[in-house]
Amino acid sequence: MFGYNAHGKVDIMDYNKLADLLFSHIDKTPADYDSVYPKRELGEEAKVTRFAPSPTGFLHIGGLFAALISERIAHQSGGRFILRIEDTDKKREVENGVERILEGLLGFGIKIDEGFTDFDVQTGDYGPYKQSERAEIYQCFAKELVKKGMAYPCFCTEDELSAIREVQEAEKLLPGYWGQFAKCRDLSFDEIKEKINSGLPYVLRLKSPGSEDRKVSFKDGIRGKIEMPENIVDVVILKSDGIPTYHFAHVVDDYLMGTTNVIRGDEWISSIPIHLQMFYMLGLKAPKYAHIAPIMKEDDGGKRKISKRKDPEAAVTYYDEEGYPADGVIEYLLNLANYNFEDFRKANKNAHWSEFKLEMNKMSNSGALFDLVKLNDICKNKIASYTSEKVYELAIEWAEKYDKELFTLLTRDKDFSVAMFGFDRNPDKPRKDIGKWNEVRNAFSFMFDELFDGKYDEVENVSKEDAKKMLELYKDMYDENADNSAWFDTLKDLAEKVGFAREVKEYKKNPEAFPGHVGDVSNVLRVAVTGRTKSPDLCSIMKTLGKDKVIERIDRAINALAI
RNA sequence: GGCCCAUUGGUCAAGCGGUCAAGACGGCGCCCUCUCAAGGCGCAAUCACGAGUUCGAUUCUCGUAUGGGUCACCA
Repeated sequence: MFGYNAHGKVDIMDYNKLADLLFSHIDKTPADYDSVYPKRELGEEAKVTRFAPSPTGFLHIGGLFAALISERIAHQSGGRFILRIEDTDKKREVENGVERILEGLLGFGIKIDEGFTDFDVQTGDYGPYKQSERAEIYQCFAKELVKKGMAYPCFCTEDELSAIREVQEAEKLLPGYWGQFAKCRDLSFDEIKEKINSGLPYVLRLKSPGSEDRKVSFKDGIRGKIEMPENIVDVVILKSDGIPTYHFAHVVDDYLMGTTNVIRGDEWISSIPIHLQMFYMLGLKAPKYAHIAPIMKEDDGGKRKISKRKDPEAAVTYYDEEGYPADGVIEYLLNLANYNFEDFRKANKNAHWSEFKLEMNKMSNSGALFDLVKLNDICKNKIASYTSEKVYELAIEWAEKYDKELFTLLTRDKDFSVAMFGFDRNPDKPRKDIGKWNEVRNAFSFMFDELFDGKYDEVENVSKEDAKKMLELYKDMYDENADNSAWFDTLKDLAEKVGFAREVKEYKKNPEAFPGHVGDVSNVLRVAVTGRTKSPDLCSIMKTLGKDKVIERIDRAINALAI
């Protein structure tokens, strides 16, 4: 019985025998899996996408970006979004790796339909969704390749491999295991059997039918048509531990799981010829690809990919710790993905981001610098769009995790805190001073005696004596029930009493006639109550604080001024 | 180095042969205003370079430069 090698020539090697030698424990064929994992019944437009990270640490902002794009593409088309775990490299694997990825994704509101949908939960009919649990599936496909003479065991050692590399470097040849360098390609059955029997470790390599002077071309969903030389390297498909490399796992999994669109980082673009070749050799249809540009970071005036090691903001946990609202981060990312997201946001002030129609061909194909300033702006607007109650809920949720003291203060009196978050929160032009929850403490420190340090900003144009006089007078005029305009009228009266202008305009017309104006007077009161010259609407602050507290603060300020 | 990809203001970017080259963030200024934050109005700031093609190039072609990615039993 003879087999055929990749070149179609009759070979003395019996590939079936080799396949059985290598994979005696595998009795299934790829066809068997076709019935285990039948074709999905989804609409024609429905896209099946996946996010396939390896559990090597925290979720990267670039990973979140890729996951978001994939999730959008799936869900906007009525398709499915899968989370698959690529844990084929046990050396790099990290404890709780899967949990950390899930935490990140779920925390940002990414909805997963299939695969790891929640902690310790795998859902879906195409599992397992963890590659380490799929070993025999890959081996089955690998066996098939061996049967067809398209894959072979390679016993080369690391030293031999690096020797090859040295020669190739010296002669400026394409590096890799190919052509005349692929020593193990032509091993006879007996040689292989002998090596295996003597316990030599080996990997399984693809017998690449590629030719250097042929091109493959494919259409990338983001970049358009790309043409590259065919792969000629006999890449490793199964490592010596029987676990597949990324390339092979990708091909097998995405075929079996019915992935229609592979969306991943553009670092994969150069592996496309390998992947396409594998699909071809296995007789499978390749999915559509889209490669997204990495998120970059400014570095010494240059750009570089944002890095897990160097940049704290690379980790998705950073945004949680800082207290950026999750929706703000997602909207920033969406903004980076499609320039017209901001038009959508302008036109639909309160719509959820999932209502935005993301378009693949609007994605930029060069990496964008991550802009924390812009993120902050988006988050400010996001928070400004929330009701006081929602701000309260989100703020305490954050504080509970990262600022226990603030948490107890905020939850001590919910109505008080909600009222506080309501300062200037009128729907037409809400206050926009908080971009992330860790700014709450400072923004509202004057609302809590525990945070109020009793330091006073200086008020320009007003002497200590005048200030003291104003405060003393004000104590008698203060009506805690006055509405905003009555409250302000009182201040005008006070201004008049101490010889200050009732109106700012009046003062501006004739600055010599007055030592200052109502604005200065109100600032004296503001500093007495809050310690600062800058604050949200003072009237609201005073009302929320309550008369006793306000009087207490005024007395305290008078004492401070007396010193 | 080979192979891919990219290059419009400080940043994100629109643009698809003829535009005073959008918009957003940031910056600056003015207005509004009890202080801020907002809001309104305005200003400054961009087509990497060199050849072509064309009546006309930011747009098309080719080079150059610069930047990025990739060349593992890592993904």
